Amino acid sequence: MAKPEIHTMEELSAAIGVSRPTLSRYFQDPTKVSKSSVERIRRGLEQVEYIPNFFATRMNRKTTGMIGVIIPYLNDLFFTRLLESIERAAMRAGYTVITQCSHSDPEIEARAAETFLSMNVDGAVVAPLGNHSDLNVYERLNSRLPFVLMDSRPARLSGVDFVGTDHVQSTGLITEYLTRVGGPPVFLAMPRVNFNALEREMAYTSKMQELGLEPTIIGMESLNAEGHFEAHGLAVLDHYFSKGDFINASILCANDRVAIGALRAAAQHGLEPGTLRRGGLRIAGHDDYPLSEFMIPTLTTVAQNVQAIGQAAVDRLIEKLRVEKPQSNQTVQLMDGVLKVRQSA
Amino acid sequence: MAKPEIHTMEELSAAIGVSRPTLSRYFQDPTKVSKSSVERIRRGLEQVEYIPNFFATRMNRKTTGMIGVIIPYLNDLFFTRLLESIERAAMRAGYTVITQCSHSDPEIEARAAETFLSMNVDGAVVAPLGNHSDLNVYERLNSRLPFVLMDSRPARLSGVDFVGTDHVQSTGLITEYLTRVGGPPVFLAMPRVNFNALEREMAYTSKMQELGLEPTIIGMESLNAEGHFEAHGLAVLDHYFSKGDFINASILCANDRVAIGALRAAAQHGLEPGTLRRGGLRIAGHDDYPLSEFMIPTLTTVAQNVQAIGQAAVDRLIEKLRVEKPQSNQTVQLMDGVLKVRQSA
DNA sequence: CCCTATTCTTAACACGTGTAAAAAACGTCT
DNA sequence: AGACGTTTTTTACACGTGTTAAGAATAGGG
Repeated sequence: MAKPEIHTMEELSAAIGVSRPTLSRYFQDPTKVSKSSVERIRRGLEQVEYIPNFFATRMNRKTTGMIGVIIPYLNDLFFTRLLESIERAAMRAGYTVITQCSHSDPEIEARAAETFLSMNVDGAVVAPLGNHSDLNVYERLNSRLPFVLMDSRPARLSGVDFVGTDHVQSTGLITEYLTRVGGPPVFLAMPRVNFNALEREMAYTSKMQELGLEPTIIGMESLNAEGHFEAHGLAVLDHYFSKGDFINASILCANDRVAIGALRAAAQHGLEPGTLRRGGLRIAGHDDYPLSEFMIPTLTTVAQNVQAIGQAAVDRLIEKLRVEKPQSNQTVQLMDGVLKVRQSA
Repeated sequence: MAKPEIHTMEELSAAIGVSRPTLSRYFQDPTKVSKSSVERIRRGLEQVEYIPNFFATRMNRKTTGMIGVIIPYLNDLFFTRLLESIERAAMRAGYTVITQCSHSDPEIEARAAETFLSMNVDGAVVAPLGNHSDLNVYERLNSRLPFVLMDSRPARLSGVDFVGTDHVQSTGLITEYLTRVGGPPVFLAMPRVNFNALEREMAYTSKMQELGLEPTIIGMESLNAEGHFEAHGLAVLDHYFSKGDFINASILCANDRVAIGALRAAAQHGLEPGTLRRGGLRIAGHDDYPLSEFMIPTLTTVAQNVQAIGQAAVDRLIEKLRVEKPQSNQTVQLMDGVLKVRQSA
C-alpha cells in the first residue's frame, strides 16, 4: 500500500534503471520505446507512486492537447447536452477539454478567454453569451487560435467559423406546421439572452409573411435577462390568459423552457392545450428539451441536433488544428431542425 | 490594434524597463511593488500584448490556486446547480475551478482524479458516481490532498469529509407529511446510480416503521443505470397503473426526475394526482428540481439546500487548505431538507 | 547634505519535463 | 568475428516563471 512516492522523472529514472529521456518518450508514446524497456518501465511503475507533472509536460510541447470550451450558463439542459457531446467528441479525438462557464457575465467570459490563451490551449469552442458579450473577445481568440463559435452567432461578427442550427429552417418548419394543422401561431419571445432569440423571431416573422399572414409577437415586455425562461413564459401568458387573450391561439414559444412555463400558465387557467380539439389552444416550443416528452401534455417542438452540432464543432476545430497557417476561408455549418409532433400542438 | 506580441517576462522587462523579478511580483500581487513601478508597468502593459504563461507560473508555486471538482454527469440540473454554487463560492475565495465530468464512468472518474493530482490542484471536491466508483480513488485523493466529498456518501468509506443532505431528515419529513395528510406512501425507487438512492430507501423504510406502517418499495425491477430517471418513473408506473395498481396511492418518488415521469404516467392513464380529493392518487418527489414548480400539477417535494451544500464544501476545503498538516478529524455536515408543499400531494 | 529604510536591479539557481546530438550498447546478419 | 541498424544512455540545453541573495538606487528624514 505504502508505495514510495516519487516526484520527478529523474528519481524515477534512478529507481528503475531507465534513462530519463527514455521515460519521457515512454509517457508520451510507449510505442516509441522498445518492448523490453516498456516491460521494465511498466514493472517499475507498479512498485512506486509516480505521476508526471502536468504543467511541466505541457510547457515545452508545441501542442498541449487541450481545447477550451465556454458555455454561457450551466442551469440549462440544452447547454449541458451540447457540452457533453463536445466532451465526448474531444475525448474520442484524444483531446482534454477545459470547460469554463461564463455565468451570464461578459467579464467572466473575457477572463475565461484569457485563461485559455494563457494555457496555450490548442483551440477553443465558444457558445456566446449574447448582446452583452464583448465581440473583441471572440475576435481576439479567433486571431490567435483555431476557434469555432457554436449555437448562437453574433450578427456583426465576420470571418469566424460557426456551427449551429438553421433557425430559418427550424422555426419556419414549425411555424408552417402550426399554420397548416391549426391556426397561424403567435410568437412568444424569449429574453434576448443570445442571438438566437432574435434569429427565431425574425425567422418566424418572415415565414408568416411568406405565408401571407400577419406576424404577432408577444412577451417582449417582461424580458428579465436572468435566464428564468419558464417563469417568463408563465408570467407573460398568465397575464394574457387573465384578460382572456390568446386562449384559443396557437402559441409558438421561442424555446421549450418558455413553453414549459406556457403550459403551466394554461393549466392555471384551466386550459388544455392540444391538437385534439381543432381551434383550441395549442402550445409549441423549440429545441426538444429533454423533459419535453414528459410534459403534460407532451410538448410539440423542433429538435436541434445537439449531437451533430457538438461533433461538427470539434471536427472543424481539429481540422483547423492540423493545418499550420490556416488560410481558413470561413466555414458556417447549419444543421436542420426536426419536427417532433406531440400532444400540445 | 496591432500591439506587438510579447511572449516572455524577459521581453516585457526589456520593453518597459522594469526588472523581471519585479514584474513577477507585480503579477502575483501588485501591492508588493511600489506605486511608481505599478504605474509604470500598467502603462507599459497597455502598449503591448502580453499574457503570463499559465503553466510556467503554476509550476513553481507551492500553491496553484486551483481546486478540482468532479461531478458524475451533466444532464441533471441538480448537479449543475451544485456545480454553479461551488464555482461561485470558489470564485469569491479567489480560486480557479477545474471541472471534470465522469459521465457515469468510473474509469473517467479515476482519470480525472489523476489529472488533478498531476496538476497539483490545491484541493478537490467530488460528487461520487455510486456503487461503480472505485473507492480507492477517493482514498487516494483524500490521502494526498485536502478533499471533500459531497452529495452522496459511500457507506464503507471512512475518514473522509462530507457535505450533503440529511436524507433521514428530508425523506422522513416528506414521508411523515404524506402519511399525515393522506395515506401512507409507497416508495418508488430510483436506479442505484449513487448512494443516496439507497439512503433514501432506508430512510423511508425506517420512518414508516417508526410510524408503525408497512413500507412498500416499488420500481426495483427496471433499474437502468443510464440515469434516465424520468423514463424509469414513467415505465414503472405505467406498468402498475395498467393493472389498476396504486391508482389511489400516495407515491413518494426517490427524486423529482422520477416523479416527473410518474406524473406523466398518471396523465397517460387519465389520473389526476393531487391533494384536493382526499384518498386519491398523490405523487411527491425529492430535491426540488428547478422545473418542479412548473409541472402539472406542481410537484410537492423536499428541497435540498444546494446553495448551502456547495458553499459548505468549498468552505471546508479552504479550511483544510490553510492548515499545514491537517490533523483533520473528519467533518460531516448534513443539511436539512425543506418541505415544499405544492399541488401534487 | 548625509544617513537610513525601502525598493529595485542584477545575477543566479530552481522547478520538472521536452528535445536534440553524440556516444555507447545491443541485436542481427553475413 | 566483423559490420550494420536499432535502441538506449549520456550530456546538454531549452521552456517561462518563481525565488533568493547580494548590491545599487531611491526616497524620506534630519
